[in-house]
Amino acid sequence: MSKMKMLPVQLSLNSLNPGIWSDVLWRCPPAPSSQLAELKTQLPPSLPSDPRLWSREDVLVFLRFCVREFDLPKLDFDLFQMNGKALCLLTRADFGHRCPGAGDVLHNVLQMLIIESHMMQWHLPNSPVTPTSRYPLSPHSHPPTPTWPPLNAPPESSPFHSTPHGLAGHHFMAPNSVTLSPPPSVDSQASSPPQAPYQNGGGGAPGAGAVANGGAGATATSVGTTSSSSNPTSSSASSTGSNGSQPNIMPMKGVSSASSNHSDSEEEYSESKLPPAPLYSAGSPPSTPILKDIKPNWTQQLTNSFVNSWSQQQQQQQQQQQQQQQQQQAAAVAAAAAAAQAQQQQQQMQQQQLPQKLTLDNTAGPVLAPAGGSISAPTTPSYMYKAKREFFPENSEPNTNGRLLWDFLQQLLNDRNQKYSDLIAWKCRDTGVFKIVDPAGLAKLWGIQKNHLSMNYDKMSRALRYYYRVNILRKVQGERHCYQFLRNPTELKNIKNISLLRQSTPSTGSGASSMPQAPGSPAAVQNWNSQQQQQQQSQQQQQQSPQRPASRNGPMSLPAVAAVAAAAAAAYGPPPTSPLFMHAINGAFHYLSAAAAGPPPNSPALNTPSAIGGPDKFQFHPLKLESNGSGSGSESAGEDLKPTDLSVSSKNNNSASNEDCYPLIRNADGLTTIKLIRHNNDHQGGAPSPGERSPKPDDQQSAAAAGITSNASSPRPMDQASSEQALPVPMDSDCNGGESEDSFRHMRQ
DNA sequence: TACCCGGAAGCTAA
DNA sequence: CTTAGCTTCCGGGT
Repeated sequence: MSKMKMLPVQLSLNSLNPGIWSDVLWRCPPAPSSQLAELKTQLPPSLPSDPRLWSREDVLVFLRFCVREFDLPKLDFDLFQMNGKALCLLTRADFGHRCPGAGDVLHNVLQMLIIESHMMQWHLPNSPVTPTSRYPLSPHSHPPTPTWPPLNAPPESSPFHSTPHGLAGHHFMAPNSVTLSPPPSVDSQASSPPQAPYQNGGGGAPGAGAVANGGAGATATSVGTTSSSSNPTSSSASSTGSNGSQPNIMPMKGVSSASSNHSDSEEEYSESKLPPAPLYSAGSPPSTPILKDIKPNWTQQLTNSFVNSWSQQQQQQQQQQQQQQQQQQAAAVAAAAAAAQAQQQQQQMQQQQLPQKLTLDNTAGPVLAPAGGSISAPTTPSYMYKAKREFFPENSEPNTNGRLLWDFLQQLLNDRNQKYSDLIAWKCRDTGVFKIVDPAGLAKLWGIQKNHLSMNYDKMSRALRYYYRVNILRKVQGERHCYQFLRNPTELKNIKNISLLRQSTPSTGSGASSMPQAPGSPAAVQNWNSQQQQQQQSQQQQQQSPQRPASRNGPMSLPAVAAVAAAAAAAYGPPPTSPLFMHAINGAFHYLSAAAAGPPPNSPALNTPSAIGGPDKFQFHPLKLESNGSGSGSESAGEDLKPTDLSVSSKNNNSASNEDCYPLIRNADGLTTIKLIRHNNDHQGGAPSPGERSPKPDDQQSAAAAGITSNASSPRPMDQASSEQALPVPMDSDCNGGESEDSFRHMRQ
């Protein structure tokens, strides 16, 4: 990831191909002005929407319009004797030279129009856009984030139950909208992936978006309608289709819309050569003869293409871009043709629906207003410009880009817009407890991310279990699909090799400095919270940064994945697994539409408390230990949050004994906390050898010997000693309150 | 039946 | 070539 190159914000757009432009613009959006918002509508009708198509006269018309509209100083029109294409190649500096007093304005306005035209191209057959393009070029760049509450999920919306309202907005990005949603999280930190429309989709997606469209109109609402309809696919539905083979075909509604959004991708899309391997041979419904041939591979193809294009762009950047453009366009045309049919209808719908508002407004502000609307995101340019600096964070944490499962989950969970709330959501963010709402859907998305299309929950869960060994995750006993992060993303990112975690026992500080503190420790919890907050902030920044394109199988950024899905859908029709697909699409749109600036939407499925209480505010409550474990077997505790054995320990012979246990504990109030349980005999040496991948059979025996029950439910007994050591964990208000808590609450006796 | 666990082998990218 | 991080299978338990 560090490999990615970042384009200087100011870089001239000339050489950039459209896709790049989008990125650049996205990063460096023109100043938002209300005027711009209306710009489009006020432009002389005779002007082609795509500035590149302007004739000399059109250029002059445009200039005059700008002068008039923005009260710009008089321009020397002779300096603009060029057609639209040439005009588009002018850099900000070029504009500045030609018209010192108005160069920036002209440049910005033009960029807006370019972006808009790109967006619109999505709808057009010949201009497939790669979503990736819109992602920031720099991997680490972080959009300046306003300080919004980290988790803030607005209390109002409940993630899981949130209504679909925002659908439309999420789903479709208004072509006009300038606001490109932040790139998918580059890092886990950047976790805001695109919203999945599907949630909203009416269906029952639980978390649907909390995003209120209300916001600037941004929302692209337009299409939204469709999407919503589409979606009825509830998450559950998606789950059913677990594997790609499913023939279920979703209406493209959402999809098409999605496709529309991507503007840039044409080139990229074209660039990549479509790999032959069909992903969903059977299932995919061919809508068109052409599609038929192509469909099977769509995902992969798209993925690859996007990825490739993206990477190329970043690497080659300006120099080769023009060439690429041409090539890509050519390719795009072909690709577009296939998609054309599917898209046409939707395009129409979208266009009709797209309110003019959408057009430029977005630039000004976050596209999607938080449901609560309470959060103020930096809207404009200033915001965007600020981000510039952040594009080159050298010190930034390692960027995993969601390539790692934990990071992927983090990204989804931390999505500001709760776009993935129907797939996965926090139950208690402060303690890292989350629930996989739609296992099949999540697995599917993960599969797309990793290019393992046969991924299913069973496989993914195996990967999750793998994390038990390294204390990254643990299962929340008694609740299906519920897991808990034992280490926060920051920690994880700083750990070069996760395998090392196996050795590191959280308990004593002795662990390598690099090692994070014990997961369950209060400190860890605090970190969890604080880091979560930081992540969110950083996420915004990162969103703008491009990720390193994945290599063939490389994972794509979430947004990219979503974009791919969306693009694929647009082009080929719904993939076999519609729900997921829809989800991805929605997400893609979301990204596109989501204002980078937008504050976190609040739909917090599981609201994070931290926001409420204050991030760093911790309250310690007396804990009531649940008995689980070894002896006490009291099942009374119920299924609730029993401490789960950190598998790690159990596997390693002695290690088990050595390691600390961080079971979840509910206090009398039903608060969930994590307790650090340390085994008496922990000795450092016990750590398993790092290299040891596969636990030995005898592990369990040894574990048992250590007094650990092999039983998953309570690996480590919580003995008195442990109880004594139990550390209170900060409680988040969220954990207590809010729906998120419900699950916990109902569990309590 | 679905979920969950974890061993074992294999794959891929770095 | 080695290693990390899964992925894929699988048998078994709840």
